[in-house]
Amino acid sequence: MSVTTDRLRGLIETTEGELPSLTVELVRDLEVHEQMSIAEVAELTGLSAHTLRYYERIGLVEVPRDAAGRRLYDREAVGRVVFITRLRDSDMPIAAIARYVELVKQGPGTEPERLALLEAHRDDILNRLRDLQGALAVVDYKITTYGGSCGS
Amino acid sequence: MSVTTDRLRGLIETTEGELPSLTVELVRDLEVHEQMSIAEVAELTGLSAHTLRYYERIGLVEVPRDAAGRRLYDREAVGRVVFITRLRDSDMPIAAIARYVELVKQGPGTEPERLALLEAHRDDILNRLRDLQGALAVVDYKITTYGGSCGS
DNA sequence: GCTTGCCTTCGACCGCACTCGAAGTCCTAC
DNA sequence: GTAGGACTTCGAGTGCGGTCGAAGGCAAGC
Repeated sequence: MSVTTDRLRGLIETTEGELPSLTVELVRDLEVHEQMSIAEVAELTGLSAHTLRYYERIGLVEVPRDAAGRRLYDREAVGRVVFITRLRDSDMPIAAIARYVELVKQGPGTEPERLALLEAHRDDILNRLRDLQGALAVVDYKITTYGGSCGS
Repeated sequence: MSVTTDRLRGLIETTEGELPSLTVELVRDLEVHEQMSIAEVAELTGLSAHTLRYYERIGLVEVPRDAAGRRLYDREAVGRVVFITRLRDSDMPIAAIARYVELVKQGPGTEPERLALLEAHRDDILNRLRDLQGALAVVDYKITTYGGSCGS
């Protein structure tokens, strides 16, 4: 589905059976340099440079600049982008991600709300999984019994 | 997630272990009368009347009318709508659904393409499932180890 | 010193899937 | 016969998440 996920999936699968995969680990495994250009981060994440600028514009990441004003993603910024990508891949709305990031910015004391946000999202994912499994059953049935009207 | 799925989920779960659930069975189990008004179909599927008209407008369903020109959904139309809803719940794009419906309209001979369409969509669903499971692992990890920055 | 090419900002635009509003029609109940 | 409510068509508007283009800056290589 998403390019990012395709790129990261292998890494996840290699750690299966161990702890659930961790963005930080993924970032460590992928080649993250201390300073990355927007093109490199785009290449790394599968997002377009446009999208990366967009994420910054709406406040999801803060990205340091070089002397000439060009973006130089540091390890933290890259980690953030990868994390956001993960959440987007699971259809978390940008607004919710923005809220989460906002809470992180506000610092300690906001953990309960952050946790609540993640738990709500976790429920969304579980529902989505069930939806998809249901739909998969229908499509599979259609495929295996293929005769093919479309109201049946 | 979707209202329709919420309503139908129970029915699916009751048939677990048997054959994969079938739209036609769902339709039989839900109370489908021979003639239903748009309001009744909306109530049944969880779609809005607006959305039902929209689906018809773009050619996804043909709906009979009564003498006064009002929509009177018959069993076939209702089945079609439920099937479409299932596909939409799994994020199949309207355009692909429209293509499928088009093939059904064209009648016999189009089965191979229909099948290919369904199989492609099946692959999409499987990828989506993997994406979601990956994202779930990340979110779960975040929740269980909760300390909370967002690049980690 | 000039071309090449990636970078910058900014605002406008796009595609998807609805969603809504206006204006009018038709049946039912009073 | 008239008020109410659910229906009709049509076209326009909305929200989301990007996506793009224009106009210009800066550094490296020729």
